[in-house]
Amino acid sequence: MAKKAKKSEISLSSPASVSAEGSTTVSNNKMVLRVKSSERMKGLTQQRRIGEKEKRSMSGKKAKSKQKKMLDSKKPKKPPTAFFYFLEDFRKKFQEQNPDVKSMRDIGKACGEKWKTMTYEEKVQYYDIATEKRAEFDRAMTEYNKRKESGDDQETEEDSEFDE
DNA sequence: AGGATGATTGTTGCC
DNA sequence: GGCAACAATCATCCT
Repeated sequence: MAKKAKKSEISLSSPASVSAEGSTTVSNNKMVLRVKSSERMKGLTQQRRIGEKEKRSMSGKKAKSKQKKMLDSKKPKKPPTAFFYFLEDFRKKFQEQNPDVKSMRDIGKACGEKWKTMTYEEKVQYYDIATEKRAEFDRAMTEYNKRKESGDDQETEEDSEFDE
C-alpha cells in the first residue's frame, strides 16, 4: 500500500566529501545536515510545551522516575541528539579511563569540552546517526499520529503501570 | 528509601 | 531570529 518511499532529504553531506583534507574547508562545509521537517511537526507540538511554568523540572523529574521503569511507551520521545550518542560512547571510555569519576555531570562537562574540539568529520558520524534516528522517530511519530487519529483510542492512560 | 536534580549539547517548534 | 524545553544517564542530594 503505497508506502511512502520518500527518503526525504536526509542525505547529509557524506563524510568523504568533508574529508577533503581540508584544513579550512570545515567552515565552508559547515553543517549541511538539515533534516527537512514536514507536516509531522504539528503532531510534535502537542508533545511539546507541557508545563511551561514548571519548566523542565516537571517533565524532567517525572520522566525520570517513570521512564526508568518503563522505557517503552506509546509516545515516541525526542530522539537523542548527536551529542548524546557521542556521550554514550564517551561515557564508556571515560569511565574506563576514569573509574573514579562519578556521575554524568562530570563526564558531560568533559564530553562537551571534547565535543567542541572535535572536527566536523568526527562529529558528522554522530550527526549521521542522529539524523537517521530522527527519520525513524519521524516515522514513529507519523504512525503514532495516524493511530491516534484513526483509532482514537486515547485511553487516557497516562501511565499504565505494569505490575512488576 | 525514594524522588529530584544536576550537567552536557542538539534539535525543534512557536512567536 | 531567538528562546524555551526536552532528549539520556547516573551519582549525589534532599526530604
